[in-house]
Amino acid sequence: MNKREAMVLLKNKGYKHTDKREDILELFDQKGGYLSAKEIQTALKDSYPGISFDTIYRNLSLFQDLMILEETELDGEKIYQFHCTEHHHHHLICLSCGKTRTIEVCPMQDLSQIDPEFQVTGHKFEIYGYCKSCQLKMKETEKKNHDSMMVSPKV
Amino acid sequence: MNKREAMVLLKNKGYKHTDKREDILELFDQKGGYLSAKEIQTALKDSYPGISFDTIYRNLSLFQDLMILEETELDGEKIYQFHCTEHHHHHLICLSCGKTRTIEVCPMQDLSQIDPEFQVTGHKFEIYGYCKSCQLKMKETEKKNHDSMMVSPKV
DNA sequence: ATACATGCAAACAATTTGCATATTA
DNA sequence: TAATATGCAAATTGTTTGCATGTAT
Repeated sequence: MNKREAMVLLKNKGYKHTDKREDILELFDQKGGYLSAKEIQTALKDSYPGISFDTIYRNLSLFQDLMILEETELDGEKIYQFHCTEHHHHHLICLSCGKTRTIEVCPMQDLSQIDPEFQVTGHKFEIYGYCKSCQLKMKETEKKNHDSMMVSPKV
Repeated sequence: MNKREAMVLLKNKGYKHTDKREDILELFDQKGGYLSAKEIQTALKDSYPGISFDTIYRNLSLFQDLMILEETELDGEKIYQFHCTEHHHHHLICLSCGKTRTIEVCPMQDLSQIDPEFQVTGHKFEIYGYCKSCQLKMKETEKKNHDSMMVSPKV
């Protein structure tokens, strides 16, 4: 799923076109990973200084109902990304920037007989860590802090 | 980890013995699975009618810091069970009763080279569904509803 | 014109915190 | 008695909802 497809879907289902809706979807297009309501509000507050969380939450919830977005939870916060209709898969999730990378391995394939009595209805497999670019950024920051300490040591 | 070990640990660390603390741990001993703050409050409200959520949350949080309990999240609710020090593993989680069953398979073993650039810091693998006994209970309930409908049909 | 979208304010639920009091070692 | 535990009440955070208004079709 992506912004363009989502816009078409919304139109077909009779939902109205609004700039905010489009811009929220645009964010997901640009991001290619998970976003929280808060991140969306932050990202949009230049274009829409008064944008309210209700609108964001309502749209996220609508998008989820329409299978435009899929939801997961991180640290008690709901986060969303474009729903992937094509096939079942899992994700690497960067804890710093929220970007995700799809992995095609699903552990469930190997587990058919783990416990025949247990009726499986769902599963979650997520890998957390830091993507290459965030690792580099963190190294940069570390270095900067170190350098500035050298120049003007803290009291 | 179990109640007895936990009590010793608390004592050694200088925390005081209280009946509530002991009873909370006792609950986990009996349950052998996940409990939420709400479930704990419900279970203890006979013995301690006025027990406050603060106490429960504070103790859960303490127990987690001391590695007595481990935490995960289900439907936006934090749930806890005894921490397993022995070895790394994952769980089947019954969505009805919260009981868990350990499974020894860890998908990470097979994933060492998924993305060498991604710095892995953690992962979550959980399987959700219904345990045998909850399946039976649900069937019972269904049957009961059906039977009672036969006797006195709803308007 | 009509249905849908939004903002506002208020409600909600889960969780956390400051402070005074009570309890354990 | 000295340190820790608890209850109370209030704050915080993330999220949801009712209602009046605004806007896209």
